[in-house]
Amino acid sequence: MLKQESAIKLENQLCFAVYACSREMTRLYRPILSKYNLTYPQYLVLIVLWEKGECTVKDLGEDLYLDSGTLTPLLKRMQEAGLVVRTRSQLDERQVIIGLTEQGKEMQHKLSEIPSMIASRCDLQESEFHSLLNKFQDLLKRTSE
Amino acid sequence: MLKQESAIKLENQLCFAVYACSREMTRLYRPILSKYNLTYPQYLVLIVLWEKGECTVKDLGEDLYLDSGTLTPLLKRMQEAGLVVRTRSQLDERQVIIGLTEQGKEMQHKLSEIPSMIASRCDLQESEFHSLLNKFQDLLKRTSE
DNA sequence: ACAAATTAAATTTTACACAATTAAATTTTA
DNA sequence: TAAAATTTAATTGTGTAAAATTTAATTTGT
Repeated sequence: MLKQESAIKLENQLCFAVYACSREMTRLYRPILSKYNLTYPQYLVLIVLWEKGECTVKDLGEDLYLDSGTLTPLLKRMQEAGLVVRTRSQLDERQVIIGLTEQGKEMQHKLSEIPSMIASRCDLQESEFHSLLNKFQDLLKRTSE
Repeated sequence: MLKQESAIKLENQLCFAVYACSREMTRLYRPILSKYNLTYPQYLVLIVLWEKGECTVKDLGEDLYLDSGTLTPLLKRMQEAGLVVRTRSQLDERQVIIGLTEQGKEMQHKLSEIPSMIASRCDLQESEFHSLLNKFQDLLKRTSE
């Protein structure tokens, strides 16, 4: 392991870099997403739903590492905006199924320009992309057990 | 640049990984910091102040990538907890100088065990640490111009 | 079958995070 | 040097985050 003092600096720098990176990333998305009245977490919900069709609040929470205290009000706002529908499951009435409206589905190709806009903004090549993604996914695995 | 479809997936995965990583990181700190009644951003404020002695709200904001809307209430809470003092500069009364109390200074060695606890929790070796840090700092530079 | 345990979502509370606005003080410039 | 521009914090409003509690429904063990 590292010596005590250099460990303190390095470790703080690493955790801070991740923290600041995350906020800079969402700051990058904000002006683009605000044209569609979306926030970054709401955009992530759409991405999951485009992939899965529909799922429960719990499923969404597991995919996005978010709990119901965050998701419930967020999903209600998305319902008010006409993007999703929230219906209680017939089979298990504790579950709330989140599905896309037509408008929510249409967003998929309206928003298809976004990834390339962000990628060019970061000036990342394919190889760097993969390398970064591996690093982050590895760290994510380590930190979330 | 990447083909449109694979770009969408990759890019979403990268941004999502950054976002989830950041929350998992602070989740790692939370149980440790809560023993000292600190949050992760408050801990970062202490780290900056231990290094700098004292500085303005603006300085803190530049170091931490946070604005006054976040820092003002956060610093007021830290003042109430007896960790910092907020005094308006005599030279330029627009500026508020943030300094450490004795209690705030004492926290430095009380909290010195934290970095190694986190490092071992992530199971990172020194070389990995440096590699990760480089990647993230590079990405941070790209995204924040 | 039915009480106990578990599960799922909602609610409540506290604390960031940030855009936009406001207010006050300092600098610049005509 | 006085008006205009800039700078610095504070305030306001909206939207996450997440722990803790509550409520309701399902599952399990006897």
